[in-house]
Amino acid sequence: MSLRHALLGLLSEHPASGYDLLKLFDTSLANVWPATQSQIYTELTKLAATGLVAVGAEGQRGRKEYTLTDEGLAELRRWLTETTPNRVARSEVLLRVFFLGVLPPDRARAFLVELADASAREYGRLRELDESIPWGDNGVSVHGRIALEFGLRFNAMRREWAEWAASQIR
Amino acid sequence: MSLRHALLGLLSEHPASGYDLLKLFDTSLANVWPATQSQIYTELTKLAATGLVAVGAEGQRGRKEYTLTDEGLAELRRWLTETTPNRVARSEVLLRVFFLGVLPPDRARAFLVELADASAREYGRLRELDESIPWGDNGVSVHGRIALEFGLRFNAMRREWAEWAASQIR
DNA sequence: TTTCGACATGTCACAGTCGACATGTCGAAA
DNA sequence: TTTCGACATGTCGACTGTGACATGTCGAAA
Repeated sequence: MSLRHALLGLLSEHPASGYDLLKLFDTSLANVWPATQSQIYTELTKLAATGLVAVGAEGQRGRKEYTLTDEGLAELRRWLTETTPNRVARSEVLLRVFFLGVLPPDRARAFLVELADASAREYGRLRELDESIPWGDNGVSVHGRIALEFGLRFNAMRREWAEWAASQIR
Repeated sequence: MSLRHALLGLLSEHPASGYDLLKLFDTSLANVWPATQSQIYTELTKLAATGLVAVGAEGQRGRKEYTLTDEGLAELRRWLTETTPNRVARSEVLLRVFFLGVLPPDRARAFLVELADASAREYGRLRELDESIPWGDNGVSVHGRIALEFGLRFNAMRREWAEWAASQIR
């Protein structure tokens, strides 16, 4: 149940509404733990019911601001320290690479070349994002910077690998 | 619906029973597209009902051998060439890194060091696997080798990143 | 001859995810 | 003053994925 903890984590930085959180999921968490609007609102209601977050009074346009409670922070810390991350990682891209053998070589090569290009584009996008963020030196930003660096390195690695892979097909 | 295509892909190599496929999911596809026994058997039944695979007569101990049909191969090729891979990749490990800021620095550093170690172990495991497989030069093996190379590079990258990340926390 | 592990298939309930639908407010620009 | 886009929340049905349960066969070793 990582969605729950992703919400607690985001709320540990600032109080936020469901709408604010939705935008965060669409930007900073998009490549880490995507979530839909319906999931977020539903989970927030459950979280409030169990006391891990507190709801403020309704503001403009029905806005509800959620704040992490002490119990919520404790649960977030417990998750980080006492549970081991689920290491399953599904990758549809890699699954396709496995079965590229059923395609004629030029088609298979084209798939890998496109993947290399997409990785290069994503690398560029993250590089710009990185440069546009005024990284402070508070705790939160340090970890955000570290996660972004992962994206940068991942895409650089994937590009090189896809180029090498394309060269292996003859 | 990638499980369906993973099954078609595996069957494009050899005919197999549900049990055989289960073992393949637990070994070669474990880090790419994990699936449980119940999912596999259920999907195989559906696949047979839609004619993408054909079922042989029941063998020893109720064994049913599934074979890819021409329609199944066509569907596999269609999936590879006419649909774009879903690029969403959930990573619980990366999600945790995002929120390491709520932990004391030494705890956060320990998390990253453990991740670097796990990556190094996984790298070693894949290296052994790589060396134990007699890679032929038929089409299928080429792609399996390429996918394995991804795992190798990914773990090497992740190890370096985690070590760097640990050094960033002060 | 019994027992045990590998072989082999199937069902069920529950949790998680997704996309669509439904509804309404507010401020700014046309 | 209307219209439009951003703000804002909520529900529902369908599908996917997980783990437990249920059942049975076969061959080899104890």
